[in-house]
Amino acid sequence: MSDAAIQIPENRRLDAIDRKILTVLQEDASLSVAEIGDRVGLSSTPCWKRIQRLEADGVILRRVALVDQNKIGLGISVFVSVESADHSEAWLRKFADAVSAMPEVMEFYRMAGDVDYMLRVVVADMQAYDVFYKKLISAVPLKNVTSRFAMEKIKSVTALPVPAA
Amino acid sequence: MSDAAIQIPENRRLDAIDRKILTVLQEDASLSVAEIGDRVGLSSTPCWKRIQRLEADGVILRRVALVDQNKIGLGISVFVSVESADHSEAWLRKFADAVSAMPEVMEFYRMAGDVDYMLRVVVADMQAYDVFYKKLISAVPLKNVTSRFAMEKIKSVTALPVPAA
DNA sequence: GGTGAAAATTTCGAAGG
DNA sequence: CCTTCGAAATTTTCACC
Repeated sequence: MSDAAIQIPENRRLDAIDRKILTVLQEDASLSVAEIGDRVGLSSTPCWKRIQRLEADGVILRRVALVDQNKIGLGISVFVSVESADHSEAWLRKFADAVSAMPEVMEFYRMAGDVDYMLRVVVADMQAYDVFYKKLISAVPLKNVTSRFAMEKIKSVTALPVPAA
Repeated sequence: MSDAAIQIPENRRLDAIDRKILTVLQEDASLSVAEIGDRVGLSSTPCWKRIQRLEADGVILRRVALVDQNKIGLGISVFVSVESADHSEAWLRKFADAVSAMPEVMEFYRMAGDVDYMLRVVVADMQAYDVFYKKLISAVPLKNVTSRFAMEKIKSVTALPVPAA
């Protein structure tokens, strides 16, 4: 069992080609391996192997389709700031589980500073937001909840800026 | 030229199968068309045609790979609230262009209420955040900028909850 | 709209430098 | 770690219901 302790390093060193592959795939994951290879200066087999490795190592988490929010009737984005009344471990777990299970919640972070949690929520309309809000405040006791509504989405990307080194 | 005015409706009506396809593809876009067809109760040709149509209509915007932020050394997420000093059209355009061009900015919304803009920013470390912050405040005049730092990412998804109808 | 099968591409892996 | 080559799988098109 001693070998079980040997772990893949949390941050595998990525070379310049891996970083290029990540940049390309974050923009367009529908390209063929050969096409990606061309763009990063590799033939298809080594390019394919690198992609497999990036997936196996969890650098690439998944491949997904991005959908236009407005075209499916989800017109409202809301940033919600939450201050908690209770800072116990049990409270946090209950809150985290309840909020994570809500499909309207796209992002959910525990914060430093004056605000304890930040959420980005997407809903169809104000009525749907009201339903969400009531669900949120009835899940666990909260001290303060502030909802800020987006008027215009100016930029929204999923592609992280891959650092040069 | 009269036909040029005929437009595809902004919100094409999506039936239950289209919605299922979107739900599946938002979770895993690496599935084969045949596999997606199985899950939504279609053989591969009609399933393929529907996917093509959803792409042509812009319901599906693109297919991308999602990358683990921490595995590429981007450890810090920051929510930035901005109040503007100037509400002219020219100021807005300059601000929108400058901020949109910054690769650290993942999301950027114009808001209703006390905060004028909300940004979600991703950087490697505090030094990188400082670089970003200076870039931001030097781009255009701002009245107030508040940075809130995330301690823990509890949930982050790209899959929108496709409404039942 | 849907079916089923053929044609065109792409993925994946073996053999080797 | 890369290259070439080929089998297997998948995507895409086509004729027909």
